[in-house]
Amino acid sequence: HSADYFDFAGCADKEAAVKLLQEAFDNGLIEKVTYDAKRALHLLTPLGIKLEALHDDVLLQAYLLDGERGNYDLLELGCSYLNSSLMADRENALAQAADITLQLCDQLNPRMSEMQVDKVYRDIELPIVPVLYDIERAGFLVDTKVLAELSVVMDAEITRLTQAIYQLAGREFNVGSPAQLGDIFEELNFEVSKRTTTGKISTSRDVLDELAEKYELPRLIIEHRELAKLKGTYVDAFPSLVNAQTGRIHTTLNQTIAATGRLSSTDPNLQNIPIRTEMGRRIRRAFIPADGCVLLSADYSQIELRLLAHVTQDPVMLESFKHNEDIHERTARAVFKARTPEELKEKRRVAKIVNFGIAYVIGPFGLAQRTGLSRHEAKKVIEDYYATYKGVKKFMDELPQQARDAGDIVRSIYGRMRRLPDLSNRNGQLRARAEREAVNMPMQGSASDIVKLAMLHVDAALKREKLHAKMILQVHDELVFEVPRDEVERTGTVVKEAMEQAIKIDVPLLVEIGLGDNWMSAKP
DNA sequence: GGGATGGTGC
DNA sequence: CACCGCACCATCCCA
Repeated sequence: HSADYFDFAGCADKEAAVKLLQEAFDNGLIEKVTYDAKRALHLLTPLGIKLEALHDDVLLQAYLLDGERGNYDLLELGCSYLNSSLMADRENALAQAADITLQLCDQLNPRMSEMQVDKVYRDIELPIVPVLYDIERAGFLVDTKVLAELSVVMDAEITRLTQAIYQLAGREFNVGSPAQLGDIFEELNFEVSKRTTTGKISTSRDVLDELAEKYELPRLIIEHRELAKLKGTYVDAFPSLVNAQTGRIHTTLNQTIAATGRLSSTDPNLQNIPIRTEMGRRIRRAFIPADGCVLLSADYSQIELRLLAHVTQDPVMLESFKHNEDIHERTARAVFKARTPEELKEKRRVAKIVNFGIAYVIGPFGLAQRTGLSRHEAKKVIEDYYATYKGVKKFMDELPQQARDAGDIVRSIYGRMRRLPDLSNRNGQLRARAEREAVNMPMQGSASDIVKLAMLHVDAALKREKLHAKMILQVHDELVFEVPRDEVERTGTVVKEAMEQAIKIDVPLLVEIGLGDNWMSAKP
C-alpha cells in the first residue's frame, strides 16, 4: 500500500475539492479506516460529506484492547504495536498518519479477536460513534437568563457569608484557601486532628461536618463552599460555552477515557450537573428544550443492582427484582428485620446506602461514615447483608481469583475487558484496590454496555418510527431527549420499550420516563 | 504548568 | 491503620 495526503486548506477551488473528497467518502464500496471517526464526522459533515462504510477506528480498537493506557496518540500506538521504529515525519506527517492508521488496523483486528473484544467493538463501540456525534452536534439549550439571575443571587449570598466568616474568624482571609482556613482553625484553637498527606490541617467536608457540631464558622464555610463551587463551576462558566451559531451548549462525549466503558463528558462536563441541593436544582432548571419541544428523561431504575443480581445469580435478589419489589425495602426487611413502618423508614435508609455501597465493596469504615453507625454496627450490618444475599457474598469472594485465573482480566457481560495486573501485585493495598475494581467492573462495565446498546436501539427505533426526537445527552444510566410536543406520547413509548429490551438478562430492566419544561422537572 | 485539595455527578 | 467504584473541574499555590 501507499499513503498520500490532500492539502485541503491550500486548495484554491474549494468546491471542486469537496466534490473530490465526497466521491471517496460517500462511496459505500470503499472501506474506511480512521483514527477517531467522531472527529472525522465533525470535520466532514459540515462540508456536506457523508462518511460511508466506516470499517474500523483504530482509536477505539486501542481503547478496547487496553482501556487504561492514558495515551492514544497515533505515534505512541505505532510504537507499541508496529515493529518499525517510528520517527515523527515532519514533512509528511499527514501521509505518515494515514499509513500508520492502516498498519495499526491490520495489527489490532486479529488481537481483538484473540482477546474477544471484537463483539463489543462491532456491536457497540463502532456503531455508536455516529450517535455520539449526533448528540454532540445537537447540543443542549440553556436559559442564560436564568443563570445570570442565579449568579446575582449567589454572589449576594457568598458576600454575606464571607463577611460573617470574617467576623467569626476575627480577621479577613481567603476563604477559598484550605491552607489559610487551616491557619484560622489553629488561631481559634479548634481541635483539629486530621491532616492531609502533606501534613497540613485538613479542611475537607467531613472535618467541617465534625466541627460544625460545635462551631458556627465551619457551618458557614460549608455553605460558602457549596455556593462558590456551583457558581464557579456551572453558573458563571456556562454562558461562555454557549455556541454562537447554535445558541446551545455542545459537550464532548469521550469514548476512550473510562476504564469501565463509561462515557465521559468534557467542555463542559454535563454529566455532573448538580441535583442534590436546592441551589443545584435551580441550575438544572436552566437546561431547557427548544420552542415547541419538551425534555424527556429516561432513567434505568437501579441498573447496577439489577446487574449485581444477574451476575451473582443471588436467588433472593433475583427473586426480588423479578417481582418488581422495592429492593431497598426488601433489604430493610430481610437483612435488618424491619417490621413496623417507623423501623422500615430508618432501616430502608441504611439498606439503600449498603445496596449502593456494595458495588464498590464497601467496608465497615466506609459504611459507618455514610450511615452514622459505629464501625462495630457497620461491620455487623455487612455480615447480616452477606448472610441474606449469599450469592453476592460468594461472588465477591470468588471473582478476584477467577480474574487472576483469566490472566488478571475481568469482563462485562458483553465481553468488554478490563486488565487489572495489580490483582497479582504483592503489595496488599494495591491488590485490594484491584480486587475492588474487579468486583465493580461487572456492574459498572455491564451497565455501560447496556446503556450504549440502548442508545443504538433508541436511535434506530426513532428513525424507524419517523419520530423527530433528538437524543441530547447520556448520563450513565439516563438518556435525555428533546421531543416535539405533538410526538411526546409516542416517543415515550418507543424510548421506554427500546431501553427496556436493550438486552435480555435474568432480571427485568425497568425504565422510568419523565417529561418537563426543564431538566429538573423532567427527572422521573 | 502541575500537584494538592476539595467537590459535583452516577 | 486504612478511604469505596468511575469520571471532570475549580481554586490555591509553589515551581
